[in-house]
Amino acid sequence: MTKARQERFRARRIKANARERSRMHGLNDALDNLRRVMPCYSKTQKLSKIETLRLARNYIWALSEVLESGQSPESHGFVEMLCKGLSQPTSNLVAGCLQLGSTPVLKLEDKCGGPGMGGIAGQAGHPLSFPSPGLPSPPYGSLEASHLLQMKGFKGPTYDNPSSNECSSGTPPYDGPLTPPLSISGNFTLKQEPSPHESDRNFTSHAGHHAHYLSSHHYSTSTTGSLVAGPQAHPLFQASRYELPLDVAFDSFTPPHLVTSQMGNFTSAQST
DNA sequence: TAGGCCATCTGGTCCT
DNA sequence: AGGACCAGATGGCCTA
Repeated sequence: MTKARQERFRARRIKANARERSRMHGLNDALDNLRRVMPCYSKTQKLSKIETLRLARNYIWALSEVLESGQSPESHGFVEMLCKGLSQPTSNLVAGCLQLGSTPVLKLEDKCGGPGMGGIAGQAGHPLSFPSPGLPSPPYGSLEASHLLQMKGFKGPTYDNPSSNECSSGTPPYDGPLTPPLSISGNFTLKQEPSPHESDRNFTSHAGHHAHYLSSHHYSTSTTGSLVAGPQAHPLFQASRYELPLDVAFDSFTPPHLVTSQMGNFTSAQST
């Protein structure tokens, strides 16, 4: 290999590395956006990637159950679905968040870890909390009121999910319904504003970069079009249309939540 | 100190 | 040829 060829190869490798970094940043940005719409988003306690994906899966599953079977989002079945397969710290986070702003009506049985494992029911006065001496004290995070509390008016029959008898601390094979009944196709544009601290992207090896990660990225969105229920959508969503607000600041972004006054009649609600 | 999590680099593969 | 995607390797940071 001649020296010139070596240099070409090196230059190509450097370019490829830069592209790969950029690609991973995009992936991480998408994960951050996902974190923000999770029911326990916290700037101080960031969910790991794997836990974010697990919680997202559970969240979709739980919400689909709310729509399908009328399960109350305040029921313990809902919380159990949310924490299924999550680690104990993440389960604590979810439980702590759900506790905020809502009447502690839940009396969970010891399904997501019993005494000694951080069971929900184990902590007096905190029906949703997992006692865990190893965890930092609350507040674990904040529950965006729009995430779940919008559904407070929707009281379906209490639902006991027969398949949610466990909430293991490991990574069990997922045996719940995998596909939520909702399929929405949309037309969006997302604009990412360059951070004034763009150099913060190079936070590798910077102590505490996790804490600065979210605050150093600023987003804004401009949405066009509307959400339209796709052909594979749940029957309840067929022929539904959700108009999206324009220029929603991503820092205060919450998804267009579906609010129901009665089954089959959905409108969108945007909260900031 | 071990383990978890992460960002980055790297080479391989596939596609245009 | 070059870009996108992927997975393995590596090293840093943090926490129990």
